[in-house]
Amino acid sequence: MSPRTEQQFEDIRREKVEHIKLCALQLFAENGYDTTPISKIAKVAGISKGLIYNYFSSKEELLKEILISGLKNFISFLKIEEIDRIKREEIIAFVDGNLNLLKQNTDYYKLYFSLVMQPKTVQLLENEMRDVFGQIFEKFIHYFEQQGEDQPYVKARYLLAIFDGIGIHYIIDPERFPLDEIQEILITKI
Amino acid sequence: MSPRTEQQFEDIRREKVEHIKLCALQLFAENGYDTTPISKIAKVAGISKGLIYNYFSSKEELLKEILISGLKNFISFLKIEEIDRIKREEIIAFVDGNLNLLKQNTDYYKLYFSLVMQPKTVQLLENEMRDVFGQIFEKFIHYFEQQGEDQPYVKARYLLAIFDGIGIHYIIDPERFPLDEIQEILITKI
Amino acid sequence: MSPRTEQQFEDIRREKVEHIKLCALQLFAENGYDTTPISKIAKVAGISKGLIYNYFSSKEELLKEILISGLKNFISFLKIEEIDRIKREEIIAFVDGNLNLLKQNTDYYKLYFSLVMQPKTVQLLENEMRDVFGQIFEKFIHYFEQQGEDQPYVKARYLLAIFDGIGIHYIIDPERFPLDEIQEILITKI
Amino acid sequence: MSPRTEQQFEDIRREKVEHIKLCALQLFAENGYDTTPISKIAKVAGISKGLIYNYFSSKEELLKEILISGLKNFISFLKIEEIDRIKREEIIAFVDGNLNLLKQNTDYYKLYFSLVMQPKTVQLLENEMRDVFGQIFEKFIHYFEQQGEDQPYVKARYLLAIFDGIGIHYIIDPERFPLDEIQEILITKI
DNA sequence: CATGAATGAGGTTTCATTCAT
DNA sequence: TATGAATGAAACCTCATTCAT
Repeated sequence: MSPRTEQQFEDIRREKVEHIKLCALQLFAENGYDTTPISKIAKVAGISKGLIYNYFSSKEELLKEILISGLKNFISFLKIEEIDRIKREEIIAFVDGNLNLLKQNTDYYKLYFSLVMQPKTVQLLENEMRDVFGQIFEKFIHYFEQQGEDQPYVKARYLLAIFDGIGIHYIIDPERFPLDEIQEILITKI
Repeated sequence: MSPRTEQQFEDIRREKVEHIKLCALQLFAENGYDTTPISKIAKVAGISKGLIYNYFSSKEELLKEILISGLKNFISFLKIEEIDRIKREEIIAFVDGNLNLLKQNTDYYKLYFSLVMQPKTVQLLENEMRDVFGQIFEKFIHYFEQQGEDQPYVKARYLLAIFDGIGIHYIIDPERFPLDEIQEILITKI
Repeated sequence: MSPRTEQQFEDIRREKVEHIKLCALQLFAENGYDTTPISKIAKVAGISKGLIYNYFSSKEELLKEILISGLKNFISFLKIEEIDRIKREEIIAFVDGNLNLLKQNTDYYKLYFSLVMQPKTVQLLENEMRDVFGQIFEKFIHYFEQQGEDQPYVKARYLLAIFDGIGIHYIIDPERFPLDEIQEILITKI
Repeated sequence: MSPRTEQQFEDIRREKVEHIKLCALQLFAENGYDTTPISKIAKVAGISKGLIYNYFSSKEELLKEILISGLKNFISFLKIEEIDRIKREEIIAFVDGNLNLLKQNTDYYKLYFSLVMQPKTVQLLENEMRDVFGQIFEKFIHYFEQQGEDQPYVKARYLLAIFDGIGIHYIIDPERFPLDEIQEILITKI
């Protein structure tokens, strides 16, 4: 048996990291971060408690990595960087994307919303969140300016608030919340 | 120096209960329920840990009472029971009331939003919440029906979602969130 | 049963603190700081693990308090503050005191010697130790200056080193180490 | 490109063993045995954790080998076996050697002193230490007997204690401790 | 009614050691 | 020979809750 190559080790690491993050995300979303012990994550992931600490220096670090991954996914999925001419179609695509993401990544949003109110989380992600939401926010403002709205700042804030309102309500009651219909209304209004 | 009457005792008791609840609410809102120890509540309230257990059978019970008080306050402040003719003015009054409450009771909303995603909380308040929001929801539906909207259910859902979106964003950044301007927009739309 | 008075609480605290410190000192001295678990201290002290954390914020804090108590005891027993004229009798009294203390407080010295080499300990007690040993050291220098020695600094360093050498050897083998005879030799030389 | 001879393998092995021991010694001396994880030794040595266990059956075994090597070095450097006529020059050479060794092997002494108080260490090295120090001790006694001292046993004990006192103080503060001057004083006294 | 000492279950984290590759 | 993933025991520490006073 020849020793494993560096590549093999890296593969193992990456897979395990993803697996742990996924299990943890589900549990955090379902039961809350503080009320989910590491031991439970380990059990669900089918590994030992100790191994988690091979990959994440602490429970908080694990949380942070999950949240940051979610943000990155958000950015790449919505192609936020690429929206530069801020046309109507792009905004609509963004709205669509946002709500589609909500359907696909319910767990992430659940975690996100349950933590976003706590100062600890905000500190944890301060820079990352400022970056992402700052960008989106500016694009919305520009869009409303272009549209000739009189209070572009207010409108942008309002629209972002509506997104989160929809997000929360969908997450609380995904079965019955009429996401598709509301999506249409929202797009119509824009 | 006559011994206190039963009424006086009752008053003292009620005052103390309210005091504890208020302190606990602030701490829960600021640091989260799970990360706020009873000992800290006791310290802030200026009493001993043990005494809290004279008034509340457990930490969870304390949380529950806080949440229910908040709901009751919500109900009475918005006079939900009395809205029966569901006229436009009443809906507007409701919207105004709701956002005013948000400004006054920021702590409560902070706690509420940080917990509302967790199944434990939902269980805790299942009945109470169904009552309150069920009522509001029905009234909204009726209102939109009256207005001749084609999807009153969807619209009602949407409006409630918007409320919570505004709530969350105001709570996260109360200094800069343009609550008053958005309030106007919202009323205009209705 | 009337509630306990503040005085009673304070008495309990002081007693428990002393009891825990004593038990911990013995165990630390016997088995080393790092290899003595809190659980063992609790067992020996006849209390629960948790209670130790009522009185000491961490294991390291407990260690620190033990070491500082030892230093304070050292200071008061040897009346270091009062030695100001630095006469021969006083130095002799100091030597005697020092070695007597060694006999009585073997555990403390054991702990002290086993930790004094580790940077962590030095950091923990930096200020306290500088104070105490700085004073002693200066008095020794003055004494040797008075005696007309040509290298008072070197002599003072040497004497302190000898103390510690004797200390260590006595501690390692208290049964057979001829402390009394060496004490006499030391005094004769001074 | 001929395959390595057994001798070459042996050399490689010995070199690696020495390398690991050296790294471990430095870390143990700096941070303490118990607070130095194997993983850190591996990292500093530039090898994997697992490989350490190819050369040493356990962490304790590694410690033991380090300590025994130190003792052997001590013996061979001071040529303890060869001191048989116990003349004054030999004792002086021993004193000189001892203090020179201290300057060169500070790390070893640091480790040695930090562990020598703990029963575990004493057990680990019981036989070896008895041999070495027993021999030295006897020679000192003989020397003092030869010199006509009235308490040769006490004097020998005293001298050994002084060595260790000097050692400790030098280790704690190698920059300022006047080792050379004290060396002279010591030799003068003998 | 009021206190805080006391408990004990359970949480996070560390790390010596093993082992598949 | 060499790697580091993986384990599991055991460490430190927290805190809701109880209870004697």
